[in-house]
Amino acid sequence: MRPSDLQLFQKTEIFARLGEATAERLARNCQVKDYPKNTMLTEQGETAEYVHLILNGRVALTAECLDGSSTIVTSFGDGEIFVTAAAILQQPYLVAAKTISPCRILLIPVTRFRQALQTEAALALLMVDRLAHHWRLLVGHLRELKLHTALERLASYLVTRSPAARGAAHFRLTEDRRTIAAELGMSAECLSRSFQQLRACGVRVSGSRVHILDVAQLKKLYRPVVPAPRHMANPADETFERSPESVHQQTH
Amino acid sequence: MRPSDLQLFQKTEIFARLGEATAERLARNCQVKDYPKNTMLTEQGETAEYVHLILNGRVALTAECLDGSSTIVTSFGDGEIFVTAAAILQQPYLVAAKTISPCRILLIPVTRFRQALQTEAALALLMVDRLAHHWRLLVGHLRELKLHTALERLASYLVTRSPAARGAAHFRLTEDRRTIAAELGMSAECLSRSFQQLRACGVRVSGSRVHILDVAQLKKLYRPVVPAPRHMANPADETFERSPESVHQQTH
DNA sequence: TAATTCGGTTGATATCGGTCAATGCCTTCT
DNA sequence: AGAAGGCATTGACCGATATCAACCGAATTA
Repeated sequence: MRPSDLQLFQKTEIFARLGEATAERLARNCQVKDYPKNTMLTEQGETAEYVHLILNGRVALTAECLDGSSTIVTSFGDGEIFVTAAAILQQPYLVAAKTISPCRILLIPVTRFRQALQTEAALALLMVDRLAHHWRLLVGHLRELKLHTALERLASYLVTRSPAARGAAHFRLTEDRRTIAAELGMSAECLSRSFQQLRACGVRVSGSRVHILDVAQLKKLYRPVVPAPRHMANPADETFERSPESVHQQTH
Repeated sequence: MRPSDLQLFQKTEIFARLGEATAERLARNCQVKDYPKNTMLTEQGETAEYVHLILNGRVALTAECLDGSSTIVTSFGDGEIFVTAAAILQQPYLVAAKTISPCRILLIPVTRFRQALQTEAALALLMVDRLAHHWRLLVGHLRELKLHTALERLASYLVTRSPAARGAAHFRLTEDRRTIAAELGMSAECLSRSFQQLRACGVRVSGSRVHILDVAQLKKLYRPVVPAPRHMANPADETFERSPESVHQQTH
């Protein structure tokens, strides 16, 4: 672990929420490895050996079929940990992990991770938070896939990547077409055609460069879900009363 | 909370893992409600008010679109808790929850749940476990949807519901066609046609009764993913060393 | 410079699955 | 029993997207 790695590590949410001492101990002596783009990090069906913390780069979780076809289930970027579910449950990976950019990754041995989960309340709470986020990520993907057309999914993708929320925006795509297509659940050809269709909505692409004339217009196309119209006040604020005998608890 | 409710509650995983005292305190004075089939429990965009524990029945999380179309993202059955992610993150629901059978549900106020999460390590660990499971559930759904045809998804659905893993099997479907179709991400018509196609594979359906001549044959059709061919031994069993100063940790 | 390769685009065609409408079947109500 | 409503099925049709093949342009190599 080089000084630059430590610096990256310290910027992560995991570090901030665990506190320096615990985070340091979790990462102590861990391997840090560089991987070129398109490297398989783990294979479907393998047992989890490490929890991966992305110091730098982007990793996709890919599902594969017996017939060779594969698709991207979701992807993670800087500062994120994966595939924690398999590590937590000690079950074989449901999906493979593949780098979709050059990556630098911190490898935390599963046994250590699982042990820390038991003893460090902060880590358990952090994982609850992360897993809740990851859950919502997948819920979002499922909704997109089931409810929106390829064109709409691309529009959504561009909007989320756009630096500006309204008006004009220009930015660069970080992934190649095939990867974007796989993430959005369509073929590369369909992606290309969708880009063409979006020209009518003021979207210009050339290579990795994207220029959007009006982000708000794109959003309209995308038909986003209803954004929290009504909010009910919390009626019963019954709290959880902690009692002394809760320390010795019988399990089952 | 009636005696029969307590009995149901005591059979749940949450009760077993929390221990009697903590579980009892979490559920104390909570409302328990009956809902008929097809009741909306929560709406998309609302702020979480209760964590729902299903004592009995089945609940689907449905995503809706501005144009009125909707689909089932996933569903939960007896003993499961939802929609914990929104409660944990204190963010509006991404999906709505609807009963797809008559349900009896225990309602735990969010504030109490969140408080217990902080103070009860067992609950945090339980949630980590549950969320990890739920994550894998969604990963499975995404894989199905992206990689398999409607016919294959139905085959998979039948196989998972079949009491026998090989040979002949007969059982009953617990949900109506429209619900099954929504869960599998297809129209009711497509589901009906898929059932017809499966006759060629030795599947007979009549109302809710299903008779499968050979479950193994259905599995072949479904082209399941590679089932953990290689298993690597855990090389580094570096453990997490707990040190005394880890108690006072600085958060950010 | 020519050849090659690779990623991306474009076109033609096929297929899967959705929609709409009609029908059938089962249940319930009168 | 007859009528009515709800759910499932079936058929006709269509649209979205995949697939296959050809082509293009930029970068790389001979």
